[in-house]
Amino acid sequence: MPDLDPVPDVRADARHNRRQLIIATREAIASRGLDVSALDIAKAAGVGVGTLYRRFGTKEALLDAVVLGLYDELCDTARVCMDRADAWEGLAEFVMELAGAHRDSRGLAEVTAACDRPPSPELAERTAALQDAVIRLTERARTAGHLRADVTWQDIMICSRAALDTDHCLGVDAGPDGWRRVVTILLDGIHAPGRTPLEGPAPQVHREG
Amino acid sequence: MPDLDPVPDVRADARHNRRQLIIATREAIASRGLDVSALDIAKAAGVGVGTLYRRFGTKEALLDAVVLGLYDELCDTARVCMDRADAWEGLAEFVMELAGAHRDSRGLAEVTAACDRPPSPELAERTAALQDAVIRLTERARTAGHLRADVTWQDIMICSRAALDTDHCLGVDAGPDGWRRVVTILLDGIHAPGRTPLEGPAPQVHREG
DNA sequence: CACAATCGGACGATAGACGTCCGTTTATGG
DNA sequence: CCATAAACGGACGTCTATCGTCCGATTGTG
Repeated sequence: MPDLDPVPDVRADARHNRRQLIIATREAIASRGLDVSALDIAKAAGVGVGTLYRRFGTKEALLDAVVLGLYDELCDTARVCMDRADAWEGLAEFVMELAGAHRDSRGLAEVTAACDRPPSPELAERTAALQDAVIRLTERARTAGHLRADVTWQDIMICSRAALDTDHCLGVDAGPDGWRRVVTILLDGIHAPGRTPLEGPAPQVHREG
Repeated sequence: MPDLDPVPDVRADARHNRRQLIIATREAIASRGLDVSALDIAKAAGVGVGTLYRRFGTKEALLDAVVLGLYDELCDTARVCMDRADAWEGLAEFVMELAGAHRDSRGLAEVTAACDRPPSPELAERTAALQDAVIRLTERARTAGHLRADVTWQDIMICSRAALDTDHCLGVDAGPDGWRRVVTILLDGIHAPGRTPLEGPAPQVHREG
C-alpha cells in the first residue's frame, strides 16, 4: 500500500476519509476498471460524494492518485527482481508479477494499455522506469544465454498482458490460478532456444502522433 | 460470411435490410463488443431503428443471430484444421485462428468468456463441437509426441484467449500483427518438451451452479 | 395501379452519472 | 467545556444515452 496522504493541515476525520476513499477506489477499479461512478466509490468508502469532491477536487484526480500508487508498487517489485542473483529467475519473476498486477486490477490494466491520451508527467516517469527495468532484466537474461535470440524486451512487455482475460473460454474454466499456467507456458516459450521463428516486426516503443 | 437470411416470404427490401443489419451488427460488435446501441447498429446499416425491431423483434435476437454465425465459422475452421496431415500443424493453426477470431471480434470474445448466463441451445451445441475439436486436435498432437506432457486441451483452449488484449503495454506498441508473436511464443511453450512444470490444477470444463 | 407491406425516426419512459450547494454535525484549541 | 471553523452527507439540477413503440409517409408487387 502506497503513501496514503502527505497532506498535513487537515482535520483528523478529513484525513481518515481521504484514506478510506483511496482504499475504496483501489478496490473499485480493481474489479470494475476505471469506469466507476463517484457515488459507488463514496458508498464503498462510507462517505458522501461531497466528501470525495472536497478531498480530491475531481474524480479524475482521485483515480490518478490511486493509479500512481499502483505504478509505484510495480517499480518496487522491479527493483526486487533486479536484485535476484539468477538472471532468468529475475526476469521470470517480474513477468509473473506484472501479469499478476494486471490481473489484480482491471483499472491498472486499462491504464497500461492506454496509448491515446498523454499520461501525467508522474506516470510517464514511472512508465520509463518500468521500461528500463524490463530492458535491464531482459539483457541480463540474454547475456546469460537464457533467452531465445528473436525475442525482444518489447515482446516481453507485451506478453505480460497475455494472461489478462483468460479465465474462461468456450465452456472451460481456468480456475483462480489458471492464469499462472498461461504465464508459465509463455515463459517457457521465451526461454532459449526458440523453436518457431517470431514473424513480423517486433513491438516498438510507442510514438505519439 | 454465414447464411444471412433463411426467411422467404418477405418483401425484397425487407430482406435486403435484414442483410444490412446483420452485416452492420457484425462490424459493430467486432469493434465495440456486445454493448452496442440499437441506434448505432441501425445507423450503420442505413435503416431506422424501427426496421431493426421489425426484422428481429429484439436487439438480443439480432445479436444472437450474428454471434451464432461467428461460431459457425469457427466450426468450419476447426474442420479444416482437423484435415491437416501434420498433427502439430493442425493444432497450431487452429489455436492461431481461434486467437485471431477472438481478436477480430470483441463481441465474440465476450461471448466465449461468458460463464454465468446459460447459452442458447444452438450456442451450446457449437460450443460442444468446438470443445470436441480441440480435444481431438490435442490428443492427435500428443500421440504424435508434439505436446509437453503436462498440458491439457483445456489449457490450450484458455491459451487461445491470451492474445486478446496485447496491443499496448507501458508505452510499447505491438503493432497490427504483434499478437501473432504472442501466440507463436505460446505455441512454442506448449510444444514438447516442457521446461517449467505447470503448477496448480489444470483448467476444467465449467459446471453450472 | 392500388394497396398491403415496409420504412424512418420522433417520442416517452428509464436509467445512470457528474459535480454543486447548503443545512447539520464534529473536531479541536484555548 | 465550548465556540467556531472545518468537514460532512446526500438531495438536487442538469446531462447524456438507451430501449422499444407508434404512426404518417413511402415503396414494392400482384
